Amino acid sequence: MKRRVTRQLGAVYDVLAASHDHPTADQVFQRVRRLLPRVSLGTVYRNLDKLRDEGRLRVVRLEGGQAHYDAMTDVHDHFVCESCGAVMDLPERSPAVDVRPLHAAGHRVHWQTTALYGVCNRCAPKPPRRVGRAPAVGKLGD
Amino acid sequence: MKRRVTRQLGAVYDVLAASHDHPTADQVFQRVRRLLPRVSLGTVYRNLDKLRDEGRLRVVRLEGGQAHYDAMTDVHDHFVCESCGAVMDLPERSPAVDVRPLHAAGHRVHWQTTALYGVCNRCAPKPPRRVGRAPAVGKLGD
DNA sequence: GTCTGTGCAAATTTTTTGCAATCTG
DNA sequence: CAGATTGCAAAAAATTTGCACAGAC
Repeated sequence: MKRRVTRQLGAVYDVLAASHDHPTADQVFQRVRRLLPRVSLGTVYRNLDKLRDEGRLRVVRLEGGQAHYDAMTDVHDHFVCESCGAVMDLPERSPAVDVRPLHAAGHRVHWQTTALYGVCNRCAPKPPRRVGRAPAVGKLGD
Repeated sequence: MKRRVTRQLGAVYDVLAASHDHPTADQVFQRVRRLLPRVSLGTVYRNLDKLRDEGRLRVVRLEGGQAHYDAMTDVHDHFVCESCGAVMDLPERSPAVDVRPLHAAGHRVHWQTTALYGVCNRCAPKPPRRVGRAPAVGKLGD
């Protein structure tokens, strides 16, 4: 099972590394398509899986039906708007959990991530409803 | 839009409240079925959505393709095995994040949850691989 | 009665997979 | 060349929805 560096794999990673909005598989597909118009969605999924297995990206599952992918440049935490589904990175890491009891039980902890849920400033006036399909996404500041 | 307390809604909630293993929608469906053999999966989904909108349960999305549901008796954090996909509750809450910067930006934070990722004691000897479909699930101790 | 909620089945959406053809090392 | 990887399309998995009927208030 030797791994080869194909154009498709590189493009998937490049797109992901250049994206700061936690794209879904389909969004990655759309973006990779701009570089390689003939790629298939299946290939994007396969490469996302591969990158995950290699530890080069993280899968973040949030409410709303689809998985979101994060290039693993650094691990960060998220704020998720329960109204529009927007996902924002938190500027600082959440405090580390005490993993000694887990280690004592024989479990190995590799990383941790925290998600805060609430209503973003854009949705604040409106009552929170269900998570939508194509939410606005951006950095914390916006 | 008045809410009615139907047998199905009650059963979905009861099943959830009695489950400590973060069942998927389909698992909830199977269990509700034992009480109400004629319920449909669609109804289970509709009631899960309703309970979520009412804030009576939480949707926890983890790797592996399906959403997991938690009755909202208390919010807790999770340890997820990247090898077998098992999900365990942590006995103690992770430290709270400082939400003041978020509040200052106009966002409202309702709750937070932390997930630790690693390899559980059962999988420890084996090298971590992809998340499976029907993982073992249990309490931290097992 | 009035309407919300249900069952059923079909439709969508999201992810995975088989296979011949293609490209990397 | 060998064989891992791809594109395409079909399959599987997960979730949502339309509609006529049942059941809660």
